[in-house]
Amino acid sequence: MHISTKCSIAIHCLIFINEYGNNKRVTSELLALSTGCNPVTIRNIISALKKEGILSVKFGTGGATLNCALEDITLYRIYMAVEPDALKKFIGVHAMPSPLCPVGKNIHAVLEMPYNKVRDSLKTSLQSVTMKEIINEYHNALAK
Amino acid sequence: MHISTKCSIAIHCLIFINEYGNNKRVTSELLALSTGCNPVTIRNIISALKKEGILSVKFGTGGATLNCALEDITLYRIYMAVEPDALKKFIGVHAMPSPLCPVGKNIHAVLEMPYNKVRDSLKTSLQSVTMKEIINEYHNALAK
DNA sequence: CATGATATAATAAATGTTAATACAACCTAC
DNA sequence: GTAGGTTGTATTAACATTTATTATATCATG
Repeated sequence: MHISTKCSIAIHCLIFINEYGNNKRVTSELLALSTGCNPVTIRNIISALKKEGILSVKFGTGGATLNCALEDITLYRIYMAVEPDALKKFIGVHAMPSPLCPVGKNIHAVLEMPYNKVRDSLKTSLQSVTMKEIINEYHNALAK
Repeated sequence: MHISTKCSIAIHCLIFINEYGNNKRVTSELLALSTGCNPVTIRNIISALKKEGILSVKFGTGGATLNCALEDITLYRIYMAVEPDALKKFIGVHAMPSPLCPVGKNIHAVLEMPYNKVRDSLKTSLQSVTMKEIINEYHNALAK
């Protein structure tokens, strides 16, 4: 896996839990099979979602259940839970510009406004997508 | 450098060329000193900006000059020139979900709509920031 | 034609990410 | 209360990505 796919794996897990969590006991093993990645990776992602309050996990026996209404689970919450510094990484600043150069001395201050603008807009857009829509999309896909 | 900083290095170079390109011959060596990274890295970034039509470079003698009005150079153009698949990488999809699982079979189709929404919004926001604003910020920073 | 610059390729070094393995802590059912 | 299955982590290895380094060919100018 060469690109960061934690977010889509998290969504995959959330769909699975929401749709089949009542009948089946959804374990990390099962999710690993379904997503095609390692059980430990799954457990790390699920653990991050748990810390965010999105779901609960039964310790010994296994199985996860959602903790929120679907419309309260936004892409932003999922993303931040799973990759906390993705926004910084997305549009980062070079660390070592020369302090002797007028551009190098000021580049950090200069980039702050435009970069914050981009980050805020991205945040708003991630907040506008909820698991409710995604579950709807899933039902549409199943109906085809 | 542990995070992707090509975009801010590119902006650094563009500011430098715009402000001091008339007096000095801006070479990759000079930009390497100012940004604090390797001349070859600079040349790769400058080369990408050139392909996008943002600037021109004199081959033998060296020195770069802008090719566009400042308001026509958007963050989006810079970003796409320098990291063409950043949008895909930003919010990627896991490659190997199980085709035997109803979620795994449909996850790609399900994520298409919400992910496109996020990418489109990001694109719009990157397009709304131009080098003109950034140069203004730079002048403000100098005046302080 | 000598100098200094770009353009580009190839390799090496550093960094980050995922997988694999192992093990302790824990719950439930028998 | 014990066995079986699961979570929560830590650690190590495998792999991919990014940046730096080195080298070479090409070009413009004095």
